[in-house]
Parts: sequence; C-alpha cells; structure tokens
Amino acid sequence: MEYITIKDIAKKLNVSISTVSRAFNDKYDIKKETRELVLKTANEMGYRPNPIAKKLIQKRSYNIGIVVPEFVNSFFPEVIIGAQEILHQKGYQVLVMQSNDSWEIELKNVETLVDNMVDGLIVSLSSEDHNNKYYNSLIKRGIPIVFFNRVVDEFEASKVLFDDFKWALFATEHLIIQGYKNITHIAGSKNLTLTKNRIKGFKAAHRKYKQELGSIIYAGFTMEDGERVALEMIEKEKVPRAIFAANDATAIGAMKIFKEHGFLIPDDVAFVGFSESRLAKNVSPPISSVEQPTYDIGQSTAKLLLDQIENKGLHIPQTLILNGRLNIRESSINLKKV
Amino acid sequence: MEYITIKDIAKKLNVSISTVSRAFNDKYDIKKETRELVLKTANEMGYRPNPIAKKLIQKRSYNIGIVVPEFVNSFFPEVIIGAQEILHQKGYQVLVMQSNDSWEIELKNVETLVDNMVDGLIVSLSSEDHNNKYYNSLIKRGIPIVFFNRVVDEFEASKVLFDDFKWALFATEHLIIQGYKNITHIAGSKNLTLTKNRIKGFKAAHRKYKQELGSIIYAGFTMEDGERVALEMIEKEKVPRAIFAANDATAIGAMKIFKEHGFLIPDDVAFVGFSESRLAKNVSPPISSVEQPTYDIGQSTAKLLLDQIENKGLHIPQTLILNGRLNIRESSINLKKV
DNA sequence: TTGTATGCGTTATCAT
DNA sequence: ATGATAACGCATACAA
Repeated sequence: MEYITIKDIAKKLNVSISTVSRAFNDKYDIKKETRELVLKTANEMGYRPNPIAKKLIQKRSYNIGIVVPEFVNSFFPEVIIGAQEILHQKGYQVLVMQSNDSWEIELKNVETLVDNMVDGLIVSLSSEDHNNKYYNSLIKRGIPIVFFNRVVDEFEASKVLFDDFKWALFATEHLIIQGYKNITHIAGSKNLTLTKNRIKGFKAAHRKYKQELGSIIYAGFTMEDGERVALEMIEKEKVPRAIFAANDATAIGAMKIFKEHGFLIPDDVAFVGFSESRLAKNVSPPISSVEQPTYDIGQSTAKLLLDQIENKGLHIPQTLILNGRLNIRESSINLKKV
Repeated sequence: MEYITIKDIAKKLNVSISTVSRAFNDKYDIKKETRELVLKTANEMGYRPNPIAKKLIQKRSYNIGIVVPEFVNSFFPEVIIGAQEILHQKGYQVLVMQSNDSWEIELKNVETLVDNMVDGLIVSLSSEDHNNKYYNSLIKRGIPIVFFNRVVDEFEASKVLFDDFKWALFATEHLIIQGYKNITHIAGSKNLTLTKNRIKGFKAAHRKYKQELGSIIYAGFTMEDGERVALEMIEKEKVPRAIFAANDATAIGAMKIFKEHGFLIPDDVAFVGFSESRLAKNVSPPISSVEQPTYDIGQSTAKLLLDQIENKGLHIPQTLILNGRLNIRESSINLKKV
C-alpha cells in the first residue's frame, strides 16, 4: 500500500510542502490560484490526507469513542444511533466498542480509544466494581467524557440518566393498584446504581401503600437469567402473584417458563418489565414495560460531550435526568379485580 | 493532556531513546538488566506507548474495523461478537461503525477506518448501488477485507455467506407442504444479492411443486415495513393464505397488523420468517424462522481476515457458505390439513 | 550491547 | 505569499 503524500504533490507542482499543507488548511496566507491548483492536482492524484500524522501533531482526531456493555438488546444500539446523529452533524466519526459486560475488555476498549486520541468518550459501564480510579484519572487528565445509563455517582463528569427510582416506583405502584399482593422484583446486576435505584423504588412503592415487601432476586439482564429465576421459583414453590423485572428480556424469559409450566399470565402471575424492548408489544401476552427515551439519551449525551469538547476549561459537569413512561399492557392488568 | 514518552524515560535513566524503544520491542540486542530496568521505570512513570506514532511508522494498528448497515436487529451484533472473540484472542481490537443503511455514511466509515490504518476490514454492505468501484480499488490497494451477509458477487475478496437460495426454497417448500396455496413473499431491499437469492428460492419451490407463483412485494427489513405491507394487503383485499417474509421483524410487523384486524395466525394467514431473531420464539404465535449461524458467521469472517492479514501475498479469496436450519413453529403449521 | 541519526506525514514556526 | 525546517513519538539502519 503506497500512500500519496503532500510531498508528492509538492514535487509535482514544484512548490514546497508547506504551500500544499496550507492549501488544505484554509488559511488566508496563500494565493487563491495556487490553492485551487493544489487542490485540483491533489484530487487528480488521489491524495488522501493522513489522519494519523495529523493526530500525532494535533493530538485530536475528530473521532468520538462510544463504549457499551453489550448491543444485543436494542437499548444501546438505539442510544448510539441517537448520539451518532448529533455527532455526524458536527463532523465527528463515531467508533463503537462493546465490552461483553466484562470490565477487562471495557478497560482495553477505553484505552484503545484514548490512545487513538479520540476527542471524547461516551461510556456506559460494564460494572462498577473496578472502574472508579481509572475513570477518575481519565477525568483528571482532562479527557472529555460523558457517562450514561450505567454510572458511578462519584464521577465528576456529565451524566445522562434515567430516573430509575421513580419509574420503578411507578411500575410497582401499578402492580399494587391492580390489587396484587406478594410482588417479587427480579433485579439486575447487583453492583449497578440503576439496580439499586430500581430496588429503592420497588421498596418505596410498598411503603407508600403499606404493603408487605415481597422478595428481591438478583438475576442479570438476559432472557436466560429470567428463565433460570422462574424455574427456581417453581421448583421451590415460591411463585409470586406478580413480578416486576429489571428488564424486558428477563421478564419474557421468566414468562416463557411460567407459561410452559401451565401458569396463566396475568391470571396466575402478572408481569411488568423495563426498557420497552421491541419484544414488549409482540410477546404473548403483550408485556407492560417502562419505556426509556433511548434516542434522546443518545442525543443528550452527544450534546453534553460536544459542549465539553468545545468549551474545555469552562465546562461544568451536569447530570441530566430524562423522563420515561409506563406502557401498560395485558401482562399486568388484573381483570378479576373488584 | 501531557503524555509521557520514551524520551522522558531515556532522560531519567540516562540512556538513549533507542535503548528504551528496544526494551519494549523484545529484540535481542539489549541486556536483560537494562531491559528490565527500563520496563520497570516506564511502568512507574505511567508510560503508555503512543499507538499513533507507532502506526505512522509501522503502518499497522492491530485494529480491525467492522462496518455494518445497522445493529438494532440482533443479527449483526451477534456476528460482531463472534468475530470479536477470535480477534481478541489474537490481540486485535475491534472498532465497529454502523451506516444506518446509508451508502454515504458507509463510505465515510470505511474511509475513516482505512485512514486510521486498521489492519483489516469486515464489511456488510448497506446497499449495492454505488459501492463497486470503491471497494474494488480498496481490494486492489491490498487492504485485507472480508465481506459477509450482504455482498456483491464481483468482488475479488473473501466472503462469508448464507445459502439464501436454499433456505428460502426450504422455507417456501415447508409452506407448500403444509398445504397452503397463494403464498406471498415479502422481500427485503431490492438491490441486495440476498434478496435476489431468496426470491429465486421462493420461485424454485413453486416450480418444484408445480404450484402457481404468488406475489412478491419489496418491503425492507423493519417491523414498520411489515406493518405497512400488511395494511396494504388488507386494504386492497389481497390477503394471501401464507407469507414468507425476508425477516422476522417484517413478519412480526405484518402479523401484528393481521391480528389487529381479526385474522387468525396461522388459520387465516400463515407465516415463516427469516434470521431467527430473539423475537421468533416469543411472539404469539411463535413464528417459524430460518436460523442463520450468526456466531459462526462472525468467527469465520474473522478467521478468513486473519489468514489474509498474516499471509498477505499468498492468500486466495474464498467464499464460505454456511448452513442454517428451519425452526418450525406454530405460525406456519396447518392443523386443518387433510 | 548501546548510541546516533533518519524518517513516517503532517502542522507550525520561523524566515524570506 | 511562499519556503525551509523543526517538531509530534516512535522504530530502525548504521555506527561505535
């Protein structure tokens, strides 16, 4: 692979490389004609500026790195698309890396991105076990970074969040109002703030209605996690009247197992999920779910990052909390209610 | 952001930068002790080699770029995860870019990746309208590249494919054997080879059973596309007895509309989808679907790419055609069949 | 075994 | 308005 460089163009036109360079960088200290001539012949020669060299000297890339724990569920892809839209408008390219929910890979991903001098980072954590010192050092080094969805409170960086407490409360409240007692919460990964907040909301709803608190089971975010938990409930004969799940995927997995074992939804076990995946509307019965504004989350994250990049010193970290809504469907409606 | 360089280490240890450089590059022309000393102090100083500078001089990055048209459906994410697994093992980092099914963005993505000197590319095309000359020039320049899923026949590059013809034939055959006449094919984007091949398979099945060919409707790959097409069918009173859809998403979208209009699945309209999305098992009724080996596709693609990178001159482009299977579920089973 | 010097492709700082 | 030259951080051919 041979690359054409400004040197080649300079040679061909009998000018200096600085003249060629100037032609590309829109400075005014160059004659219009020479500029156009350079641009024209560069184009003819198939010249492409080498961003690597540019990065080396300028220490910036017009690339933005996005790191997410996974992208099999539609939540993260939708966020990414939202962010991408804003960033493309401003001339940034978006590089995506996924960590498979592994902190080790996440670290490598972020380091790769930073080493490659992305102008900024958008990150959703794989877990909150080991990250703190590392991310704090990144922030201290002045690397623009915005966290979303899965965050750690202490980070002095901008964050885009969803009000997990509030919406977990609403979701649980909905189940309580439907008349269900004995509600179980299938929670996500133990070490995430969002998991803690959803649990808090779950508890708060019970307090509000002076209802006895049901059990809380830590599972994860996959369909298989839901299936596993449901099987355990059936085996231990501890099947609750209603389930508030951390996730549509876990809800659907659990629901599937219950159906296979002859339970009726919602007549025997009612369900509310979280995240409004594309599955929610289409499973049987359609499942109630808390809808997060994925696209907005992406856009807001990108905007905060751009602000931080463009106003380096002046930027003050902000935390944005976006609103959602509860889509109520068949899986949670109590028809036998008096 | 101040970076620590080999210069700093050299100064601190009173050695030359080449000694420091050598310490990191595992050549034998350095004394063990100095090497260890350098490594140790480098570590203490928090030194991180600058991959940008390395790329500039070595013209390689140990990065692999993956470009896909979208990643909202689970097909592409699963492929990416498969590829990533192989590539990580060999020390490569994976950069993902998505084109939103736009050729313009796809081009920018690939250029960004190439300009950043990825060692190789894995690409699934957004469409086949404009790409040909560009990709051919890339291939001619010797940039390792493997295409999968959505390809153009003429490219002289390795490809990992699914036998769309065969499996479209099987899927259609299944519907015919169930006794359905008047089968419609909801096809994907018109200009894709996979669309053409699935149509061919659809037709071939009809020929094989000497059954009159039903209609073929070009739609797309989203749930909304399916909904739109179904609505049209109902409005024009041209509802077929069975539908073979290009995609689970379109199938599910269409199915939803039919159900809303009082049609029974499969009693009034039967369905077979494609791609075995995570939805297939969980919608109501569960939908029959052609399952593609997503994970394998990713792994095979990565392996072909690595072979190409490691045996530059010697590599011969190959086309791998992977096998799938038809998961038969309630949506297509004809109970009234004699 | 180590140091010196050159170059990768650019931009930036001087001159001219 | 243009040219010469020094960086950017690293690897490497050559010299010592």
